[in-house]
Amino acid sequence: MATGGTSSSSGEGFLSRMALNDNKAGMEGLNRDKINKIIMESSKGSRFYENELKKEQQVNQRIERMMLQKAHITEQQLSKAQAQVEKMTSDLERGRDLSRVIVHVDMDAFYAAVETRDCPDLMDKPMAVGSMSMLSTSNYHARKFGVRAAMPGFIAKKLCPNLVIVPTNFDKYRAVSAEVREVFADYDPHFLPMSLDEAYLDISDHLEQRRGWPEALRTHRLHTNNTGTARGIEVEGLSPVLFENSPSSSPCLQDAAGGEVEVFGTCAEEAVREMRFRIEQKTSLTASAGIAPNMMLAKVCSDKNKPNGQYRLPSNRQAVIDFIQDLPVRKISGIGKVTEKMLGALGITSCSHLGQEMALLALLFSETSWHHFLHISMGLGSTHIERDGERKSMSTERTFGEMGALEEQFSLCKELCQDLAQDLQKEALKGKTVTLKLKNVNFEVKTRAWTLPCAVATTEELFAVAKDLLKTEIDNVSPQPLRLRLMGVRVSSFASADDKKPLQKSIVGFLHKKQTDSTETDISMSALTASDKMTHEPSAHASTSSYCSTEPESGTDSLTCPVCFREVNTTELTVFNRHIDQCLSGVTMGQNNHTDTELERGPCVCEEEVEKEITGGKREEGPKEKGSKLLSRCVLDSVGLRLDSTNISLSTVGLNPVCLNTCPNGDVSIHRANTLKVSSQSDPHVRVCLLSPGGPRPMTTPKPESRDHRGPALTCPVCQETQDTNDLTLFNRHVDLCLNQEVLHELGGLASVDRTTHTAPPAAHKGPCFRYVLFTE
DNA sequence: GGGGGAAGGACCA
DNA sequence: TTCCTGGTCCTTCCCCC
Repeated sequence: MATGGTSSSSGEGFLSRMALNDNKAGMEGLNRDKINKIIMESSKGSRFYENELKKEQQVNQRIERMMLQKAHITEQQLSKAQAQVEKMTSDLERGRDLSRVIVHVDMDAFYAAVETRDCPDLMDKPMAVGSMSMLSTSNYHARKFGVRAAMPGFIAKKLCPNLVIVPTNFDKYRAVSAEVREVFADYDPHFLPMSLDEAYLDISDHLEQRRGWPEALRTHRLHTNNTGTARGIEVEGLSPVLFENSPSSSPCLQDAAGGEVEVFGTCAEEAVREMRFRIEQKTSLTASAGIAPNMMLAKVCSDKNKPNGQYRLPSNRQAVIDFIQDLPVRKISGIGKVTEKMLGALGITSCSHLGQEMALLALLFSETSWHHFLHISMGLGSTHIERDGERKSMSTERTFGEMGALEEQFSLCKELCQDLAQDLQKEALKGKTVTLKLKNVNFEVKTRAWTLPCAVATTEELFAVAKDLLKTEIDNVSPQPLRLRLMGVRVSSFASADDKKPLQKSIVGFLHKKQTDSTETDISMSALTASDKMTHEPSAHASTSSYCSTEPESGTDSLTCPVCFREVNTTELTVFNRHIDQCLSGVTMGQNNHTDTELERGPCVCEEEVEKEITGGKREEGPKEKGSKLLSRCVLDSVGLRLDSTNISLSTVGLNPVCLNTCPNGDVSIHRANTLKVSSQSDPHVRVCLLSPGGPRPMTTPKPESRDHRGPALTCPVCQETQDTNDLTLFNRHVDLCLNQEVLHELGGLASVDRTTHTAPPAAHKGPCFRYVLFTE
């Protein structure tokens, strides 16, 4: 442990953060120096070690900054902080609740115990569950050698050459855990499981009832094998861990049938002993428990007499204060190696020190942190066990050997999205934020997140975002390969099911001619994926490109141009985009009379002039980089919008954000209430085109002859009905109205207008309504 | 300049 | 040859008021 400042830096010859953590039952009195020497010798020089070294240095720098800050604290500041701490202390003291009886139950060496139960040969051997890469837990024999959970198997083997490593079998542990939970539920139906082997219970109500119970309800039959050890009713076999203070080892009585029975009392200790007895009878596994007035203390107490023991902290203030006094801070749940080291640098190792230095801590740590420390120093913790706390995120990740091939990376990314989509489906969840987690071969972890305007859940939706994030990371290190050892996908910002629905159809959704059900507002990711596929067609990475185009849109052999509304006989994006480029240039310049031959030639010659007109000759450069690439060039319709790096403020031009389509490929989103965020995850050259402004700047009316090749009648892409006009201005107003109706409909049916009758500008249509299309070059 | 949201990262169990 | 997952908190950046 650090004795102050950076004294524990690498100069000592080993990393303190890599040293054995013997803060675990069964690991007292070990030869730490010898064990640490073996750990360091096994680790030194590895990439993992180098990364740990880096992290250690970062923590040391934090400590240095903290000590510097401490040196500048004045007496005046300290006394002010002291007054604040005292006031808060007295407030907290007034609210101290000692009325609840909280129990923390922890199964002893759970996975190892299950494996030993099912294979009694392991009983007397040092064993651990996991692999040569990583161990999940170890039995008490192995702990004597310094072998513990979260230690790589190959290092454990060096500490204990006779160690038996058993692979994990989570299905089995889940089944046993379910049996244990059945017992928990009898004492607190609202118990809070923390993991497969750990739970908090509030047994206050149970104790209330229990007081009136007849002895028969507190009597349980004891099943023993021929060794006299407690044996499970459902499970045949030996108890894997034999301890003298087993809950079943107290004197037994005989029932009428001659079987041994045990009668338990009515107090909290007896109820918990009964619970542990029943768990052992049912599973042949032992549990330890802590009984205290709150969760924080119960957790500490459950560790007190581990394994197969229990400890009760009386529910009175003095007992709590006495208990806390000499307790090392590291014993508190929530204080890990970094916090321990930081507090150690300030000379704080026990909870009583914590209380003494609260004023200093209030000045050096964040409010949340010092409030937490104050609670600990007073022995306060949560007295309410909230079981149904809302889940905030869901993720899946995988570690593997070095992976550098793009194809493999995208394939794995999709697999992860599939797994996650399945998990999301099980809990009927949808989230707006998709996060990609990457760990490279040097153990550096990066997360890249993207928040969408609507919640997503399917494989395609997740992959559409995740693969863009991945591609950005690949591009960032290009031409070097991205050498990964872990990839994960997470979804957060969960929303109600309604959020899944987008505000409005994406214009891309209208591109494909006569898709199955045109009445469904199914923009979001189906459109997104389609667009995404298209925009990535000319990818720099052949493998990416081929991967992304493996799912062609079924039954589509032509696309409808959103500008001239003609069918373009191609599904090739480059050709189709070129066509739209031409159309847009034509519309903006007030002409739309290009020929098909021109369409084949590439970007319109007028493009640069248009750009100059709009941007005043200035090219937008991407000045900053934070998770996404910025636009190096943007062409906007000259309706008064100005590109402000990545954000277009809508309020400044009087736009109504709900009238905007969400971005077809995730590059454009409604960033805030009135800001349109434009950022390219996939290509720095992005063109934003705002079509059909129905507001202050009327769209240039095309010359009559230019309408000819749109045909005599126009079909609305929203309501799919043919309009009795070929006047583009009128037609656009109709479409605008339809889009608005779609929005209103999505917002809760605030208005109902017969779509077919409104070809004239509606009176209720206040302010402009824009649609946009976004294409990458 | 402060409030607040987004994103990234550290930390913890 | 050093896990997996889910959560909280902190910091930084940036927009908006």
